[in-house]
Amino acid sequence: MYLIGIIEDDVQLRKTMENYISLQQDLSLVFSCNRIEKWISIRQDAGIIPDCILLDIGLPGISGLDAISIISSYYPGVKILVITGMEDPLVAWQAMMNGANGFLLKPFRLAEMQKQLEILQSGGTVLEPEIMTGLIQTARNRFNTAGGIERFQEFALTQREIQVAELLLAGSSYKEISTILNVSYTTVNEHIKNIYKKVKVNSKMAFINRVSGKS
Amino acid sequence: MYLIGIIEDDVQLRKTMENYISLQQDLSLVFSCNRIEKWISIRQDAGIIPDCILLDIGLPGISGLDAISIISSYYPGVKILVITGMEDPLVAWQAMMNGANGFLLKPFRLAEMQKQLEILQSGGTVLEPEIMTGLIQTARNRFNTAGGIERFQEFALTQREIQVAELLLAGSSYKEISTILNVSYTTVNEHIKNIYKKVKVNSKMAFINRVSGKS
DNA sequence: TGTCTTTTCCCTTAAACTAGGGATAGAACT
DNA sequence: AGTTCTATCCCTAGTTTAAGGGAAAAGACA
Repeated sequence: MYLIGIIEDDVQLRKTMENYISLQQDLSLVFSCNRIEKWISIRQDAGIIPDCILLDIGLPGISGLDAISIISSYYPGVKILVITGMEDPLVAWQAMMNGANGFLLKPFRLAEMQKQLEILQSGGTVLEPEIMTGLIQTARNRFNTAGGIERFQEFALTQREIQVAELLLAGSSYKEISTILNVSYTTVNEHIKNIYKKVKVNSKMAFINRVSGKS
Repeated sequence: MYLIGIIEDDVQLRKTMENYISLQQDLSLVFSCNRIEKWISIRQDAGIIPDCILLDIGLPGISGLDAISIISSYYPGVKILVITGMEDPLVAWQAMMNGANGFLLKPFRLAEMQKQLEILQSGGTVLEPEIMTGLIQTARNRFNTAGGIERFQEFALTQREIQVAELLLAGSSYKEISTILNVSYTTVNEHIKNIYKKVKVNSKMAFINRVSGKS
């Protein structure tokens, strides 16, 4: 019997998956909620740990990528099958590095879901060819450059933005950066706003995790 | 028409593959030899560049992994389908990073080979579940900052403090950590105060740099 | 019993960060 | 001449972090 948990905010999709799983002989639904935070509180009471979690990373609250980190650091044995609408290679890479074990690209057929679950159950990993290609490409880029100035190239930052980003990552505060670059605090703030927009994050931690690929 | 090249030292296997490819309507064999060095000299005369090379990395002479580098740096567009008897995750990782696009584990069926060729032709990448799992694991090891629990050992953090430190480094805010650990915000604040005292830092950035800069 | 450690909780203040709005000026390209 | 990009600046509001104070329960240990 394979124990499944669902974290998905789309009610329709969640119900559909719940239904499907409850109809399968070898699958058992142990929880189903719309937010990672919900599961975190549930788990403390019930103490039920699934074998696999179907996790939508487009959901509100804690970022999906962080959710993966949290789940996999707490329960290293739990397989995480990520449900996502976008096919961003960078997101896929981050997700896999954070501990994801597979992807379901929305919209997907329930048969696909079952197939992925079977593969995970047997300990394997299978990804869609397109995701796989992007993943390998990202890995090659990271592996071969690994922390030069080109590390921001993929985000098309301007020269000034790269300077700011480097200082920020080095641990400088906005105020320190403004002193170093001899500009005002608000200018630094402005550059960082633009950097975050380009890199698609909304906090320093998310930025760090995005550019350095950690857990 | 998909142009194929073969570099394989096992005569029997090579003949088998040659035969199979010549029977396929949409495949065309442009060369077949037993060593990478042979192809290097052939290519200078003939100038024929295949779309895909079937490369045995267990062959003598130039190491198989180097052969991949050589081929992919000379002809970046050429797909490399690696034929190998062993299933070493590290070798698989090196091969992929050097530019390989897929694997055929010996012994394999010709139908598998054709399937791989089709996938490569369409630009995708598909790996065996076992190889895939090993590859992802290797990638995580390489890219995750020395991430064990023992990474905080030198600072003599308590169990709870380690939990908090990990979540903090994973990008969680104090509030999120409090939700996850099911304690109050002030408790998280308290733990972090103590962590910073032990680690002798006074900001999150300094903490990140301290624990990821070493070990 | 008294002390120490760990874990939990509260209040408060200051600093730092995030993000929205709007603005000006030079360079470059159409 | 108009648009777009880059870089600079300001104001404001809300959130998050950092660090000081104090307190209390549970367990280990001498």
